[in-house]
Amino acid sequence: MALAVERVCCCMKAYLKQVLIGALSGIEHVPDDFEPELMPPANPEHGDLATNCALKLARHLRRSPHQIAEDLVQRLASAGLDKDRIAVYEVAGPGFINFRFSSRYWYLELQACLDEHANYGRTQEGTGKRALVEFVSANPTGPLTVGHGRNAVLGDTIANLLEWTGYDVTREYYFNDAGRQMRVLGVSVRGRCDELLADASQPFAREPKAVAHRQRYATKKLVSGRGQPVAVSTTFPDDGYLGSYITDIAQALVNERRLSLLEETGTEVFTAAAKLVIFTDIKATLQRLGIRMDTYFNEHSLYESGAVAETLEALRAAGFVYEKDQAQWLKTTDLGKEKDTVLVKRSGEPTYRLPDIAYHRNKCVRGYDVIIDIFGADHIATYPDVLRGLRILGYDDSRVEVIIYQFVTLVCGGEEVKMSTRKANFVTLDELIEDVGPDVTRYFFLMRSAQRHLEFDLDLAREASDKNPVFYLQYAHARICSILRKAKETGFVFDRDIDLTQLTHTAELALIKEIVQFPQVVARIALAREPHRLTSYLRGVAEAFTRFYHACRIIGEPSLLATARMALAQATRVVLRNGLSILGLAAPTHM
RNA sequence: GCGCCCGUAGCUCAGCCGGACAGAGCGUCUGCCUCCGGAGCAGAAGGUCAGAGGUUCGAAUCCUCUCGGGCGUACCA
Repeated sequence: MALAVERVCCCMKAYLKQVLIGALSGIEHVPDDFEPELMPPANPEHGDLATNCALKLARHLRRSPHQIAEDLVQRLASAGLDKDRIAVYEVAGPGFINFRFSSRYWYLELQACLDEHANYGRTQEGTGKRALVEFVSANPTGPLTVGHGRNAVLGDTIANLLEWTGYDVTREYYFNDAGRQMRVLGVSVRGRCDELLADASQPFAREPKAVAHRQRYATKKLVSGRGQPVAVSTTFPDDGYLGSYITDIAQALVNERRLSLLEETGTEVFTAAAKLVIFTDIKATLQRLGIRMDTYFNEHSLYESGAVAETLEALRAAGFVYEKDQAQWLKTTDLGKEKDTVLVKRSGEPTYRLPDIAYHRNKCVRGYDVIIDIFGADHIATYPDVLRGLRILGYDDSRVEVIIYQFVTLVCGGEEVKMSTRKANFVTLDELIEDVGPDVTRYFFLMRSAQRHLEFDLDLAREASDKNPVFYLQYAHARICSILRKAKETGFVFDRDIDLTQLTHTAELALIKEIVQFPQVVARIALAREPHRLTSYLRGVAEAFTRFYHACRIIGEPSLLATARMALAQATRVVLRNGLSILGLAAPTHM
């Protein structure tokens, strides 16, 4: 059935294209590679599809566009167009040829929507292909921030879109739980533990060890992200994490381990405790947004498997690695970069670029047809190195697509809130979800193009009212459900057979035309990886439905008409529900 | 300095592969509740598409330059 729908959807363009090619073949001086373009006119009064052939050919044929268009129309007329598909065609404006579909075509499309319901909008583009979407990928050094939220929602929705176009999709989270940041995290926890252990109000405060610790204990002042001075233990790192979650982790550790913590000479205990707590927290936050990862990929495994070393050697074998100042450099200047890039530091420790290349090599080896990375704008300069690395290693880097999204500005009461994990001046994603709910959170992150800065207006998001666009969509869905309930309650009897040709009202036709776009819209948006367009489209569907709702009653109309209208409402519900599900939003039956 | 992203209505933003008179939401103004959910509907006002050149039959869209904002430009991640 999916194939049948696909055929109906695309056949109109294909059909007209083929007819046009036929007509053009009889005209002299048409370039061999000329392809007729067909597009929906901006103004619906102009018809359903239009071609600009005549305008494009004017130069080649040295005739006016209007003349060419008239000629073409003549040829179409003598060739004879399928009346079941095309009702009207004519020359208009500067030389466009406009086509209007027959109503039969629209009813067929509508019927396809009803037949397919939960699968309506699925297409075959990616069938048999595998896609990997890597997103979030935040290291477990703190709770997810609002910035991570945009990444998470974008990645998950793009994954949904790929699934709707047939791909087998893997959602992957890449993380690093070793390295400097994690050490700093561990030492931060340790510093907070020292502070808590020195607290005279702790239950063990009178024990000799505690007293001795208290006597040794000293504080220093650091400055928080809000510019406030904070007193911390002298053992707390100067660039440590000041967030209150660190103290929470420390408190839990102190409750469990008490004074035995003082015997800990290393930081492993602290780091491990922090990692466990933070990762559990991150997963819970993603869960609240309906996001479930298929795989978590630990950077460390690339060291254990030897992949990092192998990658370095492979790059070296390709002649792109050299040593300078006791460091290993990648000759990126040979591939269009102004500087070479350090792969292994003088200390012998790789920079993050080497494992990144090894990781992407791993992705290529795993055999995905499409590899998508979702990165914040701060990574803009780093991914080209990864692509260069892959190219050197002989992999097809065109399979890798990097989606860069711009940062989120959180606006609250007209005031901008800057975010930084390190400085404890952030609004966590969890707090945001708590505040406005998961649906609003997802929708707001998705409503703007990824390449633009996103101003997240908390005041607007908090309003569960008409101002808030997410409710408009959900409301339309709930209302359709309500009509059906009402019909049942009042015992309204629908006909057994649905006669869609009953639908002739302007508002009905406008709604039909809107909803049957859905499969193409999803396919196009998936291909462009631009989920924000789906929010605009669904808004249009909800608007068209609301107009229909106000112009055309269902219950109480003659049975044949009421049945057809109810079917139209159901078709609208199908598109809203499927669209909302791609966006990861609930489709409530009541509100 | 160099690289990438952005500049469209008072505000926040859509605008497909270059097409016909530049769209939506919010805000403002005017109407509309005997009626399947008013979280709504109908309508109005509001534009030098940052600016200047160029390509084209045709430019918000493509190219060049200028101005303005953001992010990068590490032997940090």
